[in-house]
Amino acid sequence: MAKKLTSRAEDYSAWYNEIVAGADLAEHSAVRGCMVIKPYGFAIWEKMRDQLDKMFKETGHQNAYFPIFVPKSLFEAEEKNAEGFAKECAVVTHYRLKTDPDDSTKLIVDPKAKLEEELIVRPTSEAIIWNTYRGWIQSYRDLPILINQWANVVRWEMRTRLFLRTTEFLWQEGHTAHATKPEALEESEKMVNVYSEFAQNWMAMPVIMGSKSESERFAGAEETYTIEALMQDGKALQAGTSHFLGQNFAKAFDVQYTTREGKKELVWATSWGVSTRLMGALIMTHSDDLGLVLPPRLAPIQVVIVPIYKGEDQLDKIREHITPLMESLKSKGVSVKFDDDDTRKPGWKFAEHELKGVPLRVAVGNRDLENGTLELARRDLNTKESIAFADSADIISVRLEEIQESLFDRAIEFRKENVTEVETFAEFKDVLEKKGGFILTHWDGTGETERAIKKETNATIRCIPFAEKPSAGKCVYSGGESNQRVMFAKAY
RNA sequence: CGGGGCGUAGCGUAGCCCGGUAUCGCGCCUCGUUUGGGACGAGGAGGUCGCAGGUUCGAAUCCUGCCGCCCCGACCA
Repeated sequence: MAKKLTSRAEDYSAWYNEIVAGADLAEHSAVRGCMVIKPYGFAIWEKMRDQLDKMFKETGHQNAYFPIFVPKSLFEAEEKNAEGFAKECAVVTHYRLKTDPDDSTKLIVDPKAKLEEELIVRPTSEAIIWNTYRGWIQSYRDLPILINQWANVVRWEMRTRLFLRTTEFLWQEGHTAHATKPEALEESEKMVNVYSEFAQNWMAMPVIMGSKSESERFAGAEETYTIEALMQDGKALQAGTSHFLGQNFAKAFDVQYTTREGKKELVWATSWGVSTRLMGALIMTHSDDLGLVLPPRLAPIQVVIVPIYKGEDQLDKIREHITPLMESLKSKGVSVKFDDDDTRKPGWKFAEHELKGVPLRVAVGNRDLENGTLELARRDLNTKESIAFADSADIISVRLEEIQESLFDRAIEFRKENVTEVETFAEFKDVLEKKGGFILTHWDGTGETERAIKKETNATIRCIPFAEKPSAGKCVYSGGESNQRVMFAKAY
């Protein structure tokens, strides 16, 4: 029988780690807090990246690339942003090593090679980008600037977890410059909608869109929009953010443009990003105790065909038999793998592809050749059916669509069950402790209340949901006036 | 940075208290039999016991120092 993963109920974080390792997504590296993303994990990230990239281009953005290093003087220019990230910055102070005079097998930092100005390894790129934009923008004719970059960033975290929080991670960061405030606001709203659409349609992951409270806002932003997802253990995961930066960076970097009327105005900015953290979100949204479960739209392999045979002759016969099916699937855009590895047995392959989350598995053996059938197994439901070979290409593409939808439906059903409205703080604590999930409740809008609740319960305001209708009520903690419910949860 | 734990073959481990040159499982290699849910048998390879000192005839084991990793907390996407 299959080697068992630790179950989610038994130890959720052990389960998560075992999936990441078992499905061959990533592993720890020799560098503390930094991971190696393995080919299968990277293939999933590439699928996400390609789709997001397409969506960014469709909304008018272009890719560019800015340096990984930010001179300290630039970094500190926008004060709030600098302060917000200061505690987690890696800093380059020297540019040369030399042989250790006391031990010729060792290298030491050459004290003569001290940089006059330290370089910050970017935790985010606003500073270097806005310093560059100053040179690009003179006139209203130069606006808007709609740029995205795919890059790595470094945030020196105290504790790390594969994909969810690593010292170095991959992401995209959009940085746009606009002539007017409404235009910049519209951009930041547009991009959080792009994220939401991507999460729901591609990752099959329901998200709640909303604004961040002041304390949870991006350092240097006037407004932060977020998509928040609910993981199977009842914790929230911030999956993407889009910031309206006002004129803060334009002020800090003196980026002005001349209007049609010949007046000088400061430029309005946005930035927005999603990271390899989405991999963690994907894992924790759909996977089960047998392993990874992938939505077909992001699965590197959508269908795996496992031949069951004795001897080369039978394998050849099966290969010949399924070739037209493979071709037909490929022509429909389905990615299919014929797993003819002779060094593994079918049972081993079944378990392996389950662990790796391949959405559909076809098994084909002598029996099927005789009967004109195939065995089709669905990873999301862990069910098997026997289908007619003649219809198999059509059935397979239908099943892939069904899986994509049913994963989303299942996730949204789970979320529905785990959003609770509460009126009192006793209830708040009770739900948080016994049930978890998202809690919708009234809040007086003050940072003090927010901090007090966090201190007592560990829960934070994940967002003020866009979809939440205004409603008069009393703050769950202070009893103060509130005109809208906000969403609390314990978060990753 | 506080509090706890751990470093022994690619991975997971036993041995450590009570010193005598390292156990078991998985994986790997070869051959054969197998192949519809992680096959079986036989044979085989693989180890500076985290690093550096010390004690001792002799150290994975005892002592000292150092390094690294994991877990729990504070920080965070």
